[in-house]
Amino acid sequence: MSTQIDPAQPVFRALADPTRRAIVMLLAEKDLRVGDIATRFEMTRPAVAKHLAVLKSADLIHVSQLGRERINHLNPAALKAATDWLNYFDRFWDDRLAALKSAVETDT
Amino acid sequence: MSTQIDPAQPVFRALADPTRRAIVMLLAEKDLRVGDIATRFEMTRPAVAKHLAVLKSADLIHVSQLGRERINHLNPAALKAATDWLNYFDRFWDDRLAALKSAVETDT
DNA sequence: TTGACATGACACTAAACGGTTTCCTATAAG
DNA sequence: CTTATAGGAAACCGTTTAGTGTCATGTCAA
Repeated sequence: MSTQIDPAQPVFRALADPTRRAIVMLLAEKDLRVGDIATRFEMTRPAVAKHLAVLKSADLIHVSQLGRERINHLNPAALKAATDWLNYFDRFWDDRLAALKSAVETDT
Repeated sequence: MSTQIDPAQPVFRALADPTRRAIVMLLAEKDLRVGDIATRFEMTRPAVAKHLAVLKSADLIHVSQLGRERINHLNPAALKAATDWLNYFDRFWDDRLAALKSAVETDT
């Protein structure tokens, strides 16, 4: 209970914020610097930098330094932890519908 | 900017908390009352009730009242909003199509 | 060298979050 | 009727979060 070793936790935590999901979308199309991202949002650069830090801690983005510039690029593989967790419920999709159906039938 | 119309937002927000994901797991196997869930966590019942409220607001669980009992059952279909969002990145997964694309664009 | 630019690093604030305690209502059971 | 059970609701609290402004630093260009 106390020690939580869920690989999906940092990813879900990072994706919980709409701004961070938008950043992920942006980086999917093009590698960007912090300043580039900041201009696309009504938000200061430090605010964006904090969001990037959260995404980095979830390994969702990697950074490569080029002189004074730091290029952020998406690491889509890190999304797998979240998709794996969600895929677990695929089997309940049909199963639960079947259970509901039989419950309704036995109820009558 | 002000109006947020992302169907995945409430779902991702609900799944960001490890306790709530654990509750979703529990409800996938069995319908449970608030008290039943509370006994499985080191947490008071009102705390669990709050988590359930968040899950409800994301339409992840439905409630049916039976006398004084309120049965919570999972609505796996609501997870689709999150999976849909994540599936968008499938095309970025193994190879860097984005890099190729941007290379082609800058070439022109 | 001087200046502009890109960014990191703080310190700070308001609001949200996760949790508790307490109390109230409604239903089931003895 | 009385009591135990199930749960809703509100008030409260410490911590985290998302944002701001400010400043220091390193690098590119003139």
